[in-house]
Amino acid sequence: MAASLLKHDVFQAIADPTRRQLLRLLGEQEMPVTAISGHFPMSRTAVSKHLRILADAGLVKPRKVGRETRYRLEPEPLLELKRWLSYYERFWENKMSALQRYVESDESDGA
Amino acid sequence: MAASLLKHDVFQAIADPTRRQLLRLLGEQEMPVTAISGHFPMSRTAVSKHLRILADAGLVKPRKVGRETRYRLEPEPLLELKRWLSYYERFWENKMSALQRYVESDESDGA
DNA sequence: ACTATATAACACCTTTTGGTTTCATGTCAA
DNA sequence: TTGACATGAAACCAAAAGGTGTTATATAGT
Repeated sequence: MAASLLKHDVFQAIADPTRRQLLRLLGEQEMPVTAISGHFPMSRTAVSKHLRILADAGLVKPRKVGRETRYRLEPEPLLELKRWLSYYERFWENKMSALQRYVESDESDGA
Repeated sequence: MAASLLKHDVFQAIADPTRRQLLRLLGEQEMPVTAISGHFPMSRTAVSKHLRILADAGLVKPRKVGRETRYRLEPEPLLELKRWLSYYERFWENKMSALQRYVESDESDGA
């Protein structure tokens, strides 16, 4: 189902603060472009282009309702980000365990 | 890229695939620039500029050892990414939310 | 059918990004 | 000191990103 022919990947899509705000907004509620652009200090066309990039990354999905096109959040691509991030969990887990080992060895040394 | 007065944030830093590879590499092992650039199909200077961006975001840290500058991964800033991502956990944890949004928007249609 | 609205598509401009080559500086080793 | 090596800095360039306004098209309401 998930097409891998995406022009923009999720990493690049969320790099822009405006697009992160868009995701936050569309997570709250499905909205058409005109209503969305009311929340941003830029033209509707600019917002539309950001939406296009998010759509290319699979992060939002349009739905036509009459003459409107409502956009909604599609959170699934964020799982790729989550998976990427999970690789680095061990680094701050290791730091934690290193501190724990230090404290524990200090205690066991005294004994 | 010439003048980067603003510090790069972690979102922008990880947007580039080369920089993600750099993080992966430096997670394995602390390395100097010349050794790093052997892993990439670009000039040493280009790698150095990517390292600069990662350093601005706090994701890598240089350590001078003689005439070398060894870079190592600094995973802490990734916690900001993890925190940002955690907001969206509810969307894939609560699969009903998509249906709820659909029903709510359908009602506002007056259909 | 006509008019107003929503939005996509197009053309264009400016800034940023990712890359290059060249040069300067600093460090190790004869 | 001389020379080789490691790195950063500067100048430059092509391409992409981010913005603008202006159409074009389809739909809603009258």
